[in-house]
Amino acid sequence: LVSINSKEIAKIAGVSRSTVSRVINNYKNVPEETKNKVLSVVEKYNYVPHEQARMLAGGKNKIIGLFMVDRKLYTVGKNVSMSNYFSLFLNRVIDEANKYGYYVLAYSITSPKDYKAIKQIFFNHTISGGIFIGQQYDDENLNEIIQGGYKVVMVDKEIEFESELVSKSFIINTDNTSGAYSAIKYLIELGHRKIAHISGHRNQLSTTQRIEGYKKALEEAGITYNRNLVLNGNFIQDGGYSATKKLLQKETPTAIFYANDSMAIGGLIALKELSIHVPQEMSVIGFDDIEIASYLDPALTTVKTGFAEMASIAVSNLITAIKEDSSFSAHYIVPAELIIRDSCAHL
Amino acid sequence: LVSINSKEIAKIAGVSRSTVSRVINNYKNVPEETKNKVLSVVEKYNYVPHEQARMLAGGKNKIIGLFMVDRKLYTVGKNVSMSNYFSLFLNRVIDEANKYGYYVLAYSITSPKDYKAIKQIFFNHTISGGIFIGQQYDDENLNEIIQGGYKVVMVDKEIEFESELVSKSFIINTDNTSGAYSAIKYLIELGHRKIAHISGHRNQLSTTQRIEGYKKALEEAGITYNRNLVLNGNFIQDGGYSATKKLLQKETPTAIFYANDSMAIGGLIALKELSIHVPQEMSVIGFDDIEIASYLDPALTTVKTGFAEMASIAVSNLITAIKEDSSFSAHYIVPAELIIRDSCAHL
DNA sequence: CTGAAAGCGCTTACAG
DNA sequence: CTGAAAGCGCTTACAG
Repeated sequence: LVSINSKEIAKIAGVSRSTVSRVINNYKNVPEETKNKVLSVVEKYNYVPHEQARMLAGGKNKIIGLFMVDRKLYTVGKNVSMSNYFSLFLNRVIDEANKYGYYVLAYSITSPKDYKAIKQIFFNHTISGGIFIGQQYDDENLNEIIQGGYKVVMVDKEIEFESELVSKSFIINTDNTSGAYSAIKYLIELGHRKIAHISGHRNQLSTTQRIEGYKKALEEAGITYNRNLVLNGNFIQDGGYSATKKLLQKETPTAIFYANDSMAIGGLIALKELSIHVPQEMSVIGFDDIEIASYLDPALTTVKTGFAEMASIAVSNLITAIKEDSSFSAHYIVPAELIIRDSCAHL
Repeated sequence: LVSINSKEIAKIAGVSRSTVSRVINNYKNVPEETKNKVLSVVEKYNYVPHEQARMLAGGKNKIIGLFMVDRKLYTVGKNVSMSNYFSLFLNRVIDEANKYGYYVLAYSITSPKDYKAIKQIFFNHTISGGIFIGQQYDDENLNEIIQGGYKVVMVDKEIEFESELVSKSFIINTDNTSGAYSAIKYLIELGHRKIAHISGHRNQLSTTQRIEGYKKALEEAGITYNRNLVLNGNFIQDGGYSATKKLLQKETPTAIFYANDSMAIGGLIALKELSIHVPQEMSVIGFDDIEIASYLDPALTTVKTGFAEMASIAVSNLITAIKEDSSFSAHYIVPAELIIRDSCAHL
């Protein structure tokens, strides 16, 4: 596992290491002849410059981190399976990063302790920037990363304009409010007036904004907001299942809007157990448009988040900021789109 | 973005850089007092050693690569979505690597050209080892990586005992043969005798082994192998869809065994279009047990590959080999398990 | 256009 | 137990 170095290449090619370096790095003022001479030796000996050495000598690190909060999908009464909620996002991040010649270090956050390790890999120069998705709260270590001048993109993060951190980072959100609004408006157009909502985690931006959109649509239609029709969920299947059961013990909505598809799946299972037919007796809408949504029975009407687009924006802006070492502060909102399938019916 | 270095820490703590290094690296012969003195300065100034410098000075790289061949899932007549086939595997690889203090560089192979870039990141020391999954053929660059002494794990790769490469790498496979065998045996027990098979890519190990298992079960039951009942597929949904349509133009099987779940999903769509009821008029079995399988209507009976277990084995062996710089050659077969759901019926 | 030299931030024999 | 020095493999002003 010992590879040839630039010193050897220089000797064989009959030039100095400086010249080898200049050829490798495509400097302008190297005559064709010298260039070809060096390149042929490089080729012959399969020489690849040592990345760590290059970085020490002033080069840029070409790795960005993708930090995904692990959202477990507990399959009710069956096995526990890992979430693939972010797989679309991950794939896009990889593709986009590769375009720029960058690589992606994928990390799954399973406990608050992980932030310490993450801080380490920023500070020890393993990565030159990172994207965080699925955060539920502010973490002191993450703050230190941003304060330290490292480039960070956050997806689904509240904008607090007074905060100094916000002015130093890049934030991308789905348009949760208008997404929820369009879902509820659609239900109202179908004749529903008693519409329940199972929400996400309390301390997450997407949760509050989806509730906001829900309220806004009701208000516009002159429907009084009924607190008893809104229950707390947790973005996983189990939560959707139990919240649905709890809801229907006391209330009789004709439609339920779940804050994400995983909970809607749990809800569909609960409804089946209660022999309530979807969509004839209950209309159901989710949020996210995860891959499973279109395979459900009935196929789930849902709100599609612009995950793929968010990934592209995140990566291109992050890498540009890293390359130019430019200041880095912006806020994008990506549209959400209602996807109508078969889980809602006219009242 | 300028961080403090060991020289400064040494000066402030009133020791030499050597001592700082010894403390950081937990050398034995450092008295408590010196240790605490240094550590308090380290703490105070938030000092984190420069990883690239450590590696240049002889340290080990703590990143492994995970290279996944991108298997696109074309949703018949709908949008094209990225595959999340490997998301379970990826998650496990990350978790397992983190346990050892390692990180995962995730890479999606979308074209044969990608192997050149992959070779670069091995040779330039960006990663110290890698796991390949979903390979369809041997690649010259990959061979060079293995010949170069780099540690590589391959999942779903044929063992050719005469090959020198095989003796230098680590191979993990699902027990495809017995998995397919148990699926067909189950169908035969339900009374089926005319069982079709839609296979995977021709040049992939899992394809040939699954066909083998299919044949073996038929043979054991005294059913003559009928070449017309076996059609080539490609592991994606579209292929399952069109192979099913093609198959049923000429043949009248009572059961179809698909080489993976994605193709089975395509098959279910084709059968629905042909108004053939599953499982009453046609029994269907898949392979893989992807997350969607249990959400289909009817829930898909399938063969579960030991993906999670393969990931653990791959990572722990890879990292051990990297750490000990030991020779690295083995062959694991992980059992596959028939998961009975609702897509098969008695004849 | 090109080479000698300094420097990136560590670790680790070596000497004491 | 600890420091001075060499070295890891590059890049990049500097000088010519």
